Amino acid sequence: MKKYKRHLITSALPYANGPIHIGHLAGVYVPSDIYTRYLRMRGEDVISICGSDEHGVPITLKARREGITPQEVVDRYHELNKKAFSDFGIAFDIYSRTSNKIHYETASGFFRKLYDQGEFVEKTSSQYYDEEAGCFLADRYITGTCPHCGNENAYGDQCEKCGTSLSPTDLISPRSTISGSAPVMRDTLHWYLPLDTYEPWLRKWILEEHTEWKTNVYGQCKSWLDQGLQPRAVSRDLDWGVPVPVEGAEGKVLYVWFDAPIGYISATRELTPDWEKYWKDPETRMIHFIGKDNIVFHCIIFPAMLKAEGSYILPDNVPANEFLNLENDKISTSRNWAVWLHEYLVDFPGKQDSLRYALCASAPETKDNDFTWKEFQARNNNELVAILGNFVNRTLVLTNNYYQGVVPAPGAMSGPDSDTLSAVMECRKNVESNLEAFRFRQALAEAMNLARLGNKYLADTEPWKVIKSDPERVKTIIYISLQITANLAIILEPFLPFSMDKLRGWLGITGLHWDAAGRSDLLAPGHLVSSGELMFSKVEDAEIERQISKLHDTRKANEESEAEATDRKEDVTFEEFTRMDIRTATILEAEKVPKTNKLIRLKVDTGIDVRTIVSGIAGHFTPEELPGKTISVIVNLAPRTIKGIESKGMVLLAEDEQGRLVFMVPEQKIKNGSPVR
RNA sequence: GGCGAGAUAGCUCAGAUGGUUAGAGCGCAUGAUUCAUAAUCAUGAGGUCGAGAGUUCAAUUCUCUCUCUCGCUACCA
Repeated sequence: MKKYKRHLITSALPYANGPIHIGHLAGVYVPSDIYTRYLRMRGEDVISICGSDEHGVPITLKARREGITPQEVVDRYHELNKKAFSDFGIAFDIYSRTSNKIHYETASGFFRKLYDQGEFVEKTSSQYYDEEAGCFLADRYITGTCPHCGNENAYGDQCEKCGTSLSPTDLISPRSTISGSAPVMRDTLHWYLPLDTYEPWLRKWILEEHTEWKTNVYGQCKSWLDQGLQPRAVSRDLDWGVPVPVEGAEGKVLYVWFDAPIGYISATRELTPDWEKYWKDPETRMIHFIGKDNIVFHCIIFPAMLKAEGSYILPDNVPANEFLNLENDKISTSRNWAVWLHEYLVDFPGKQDSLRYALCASAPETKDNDFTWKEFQARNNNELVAILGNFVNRTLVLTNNYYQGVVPAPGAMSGPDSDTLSAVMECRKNVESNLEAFRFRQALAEAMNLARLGNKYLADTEPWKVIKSDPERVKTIIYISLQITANLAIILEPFLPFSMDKLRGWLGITGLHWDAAGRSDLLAPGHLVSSGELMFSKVEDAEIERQISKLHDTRKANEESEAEATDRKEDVTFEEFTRMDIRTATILEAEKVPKTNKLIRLKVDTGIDVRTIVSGIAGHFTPEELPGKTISVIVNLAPRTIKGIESKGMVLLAEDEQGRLVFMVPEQKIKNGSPVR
């Protein structure tokens, strides 16, 4: 691997419309923090950059909903998230924000440079405008039919079905998701980054020069490149964001995905006047830590922007993680299905490392992973408490009991002694190689093996027995155990900074260089160590049950709020109501519509006639149980062809918040065709 | 139905350019041990690597089909 002079670590800028949860931590910030701490311990020149991403349409919508300004929204979450990171010891050198003045300068300067170099394609286009909401529609607030695969619910920026990135105008029969209305076209001028012209270069850069990237990242990039890139608009019609620094561009701002990654640059400028050293010197190694949703922006778009600008370096690696689930369900900010960092610390004060450990140990490195409270408890109690905390404790207690806390001078080393010491060095090497390959789970497991090694050493040498027969020998045993403990303080520091800080306090040592790991003379004979308190405490069943029931409550609240959320529809007049012709009827036949999941074709006697109705009820009823049922039917609903079958009318069913369906049946037997009023 | 991911020990997962006895942690059983937050250490049990077919001297690993699971998505008038 090429040797670099310094490192620039970036971590995805969290979007400032919600708090940080364990998914963010496991996927991005814990790995980035571990990596950063490791590099620092190696004495590398490294800075770690992060901040709030504060622009974009969702924030304006949230502000509108709550009747406050976008700035008030982002202020709230910026402070909350900044504190959460610092409480968890995430070692950013700066946590900045994109509503800062320096970011406005940086982003508009960046844009202006590309503009002056003629890198953009300027295009007046008709864009979708929602007349009801009175605004141009951002890409993701338009849905429509994908031109590539025919998916009818493609978003304006991307079709989730075939993965193609799109422009809103590509969509067939678009709809506004804000008002539900069909948007109208209005002319508007925008600037486009012609990604297509960078395609050959990107192809070479990623597919040929970065085959070492994680397979999920590499594969994702390959599939985008294979589908062909399209020019991408870098501006938007919106009043919240960095104004486009071009004359006559009033009411236009930089697209949030153009301005957000520039936030990394702004934050660096804010941090140090030497910022250019980190961004423009080819001897700097830049690493982006992100989640899988961000791959296209960090591997394709941002690099294209940097390349277009011309003076910047490109990322050397983008170790993107997959997603973390919570108790078998997707984490969701809007559904409150998450463990929020600020709430965790209230419930588990001082247990930052327990969460960091559990999240790293089951980080979604290669595929989505599930976080459960039971597993969290097991990791804490069986691994941190029982293996690591226990080894440290027994070593310190033994030292205290036999030598009043003074490190004894070792005698001659026996075979098991030197075997153990060389295993320490082996362990360090394993941790290193895994960290450098961004395999944090494995790195942590290897690091924990050092504590296991210590436990085994004590069990094998049995100093509590030997002390009676050969007290001299015990000095060596305790000496070695103490050296292992000191090594733990180094090797586990990137993973468990709070606990290792405690440990260093007990051992009376200050921060050690990574290269000291593996040595067997970290604590000199005569040095005083304190017996220490316990490094970790158990998580009791009751605490776990409380968390689980908290989630249960959330789930229940979600269901209830969903039930309440259905607002009453607008008033209709009696005349309008009487236009609907609802009749009692009987199902004669029922069969599943082939090649569908939900549809059943019904033959129904309405008293007026016998007709065919297609109904989406196959998830709740089998065709066998339907014939003979008395039901209610709207008989004058305009016919509609569904899957090639003409459906005349609609069967009335009630649906509860879980989506359960119940037929509306007459209370007593009544003639088919009786009108319902 | 479409797209994507997956199916390996009781649980959570690793892994193999196809080749002798398929791994880890947890859990379980047995034994050892008491310095330690009933923690630790050793040993062991437990898997026809989702089903079927194909390629091959050889497949759990490659190909195809199927089944099931998860996510997204479609049909609901």
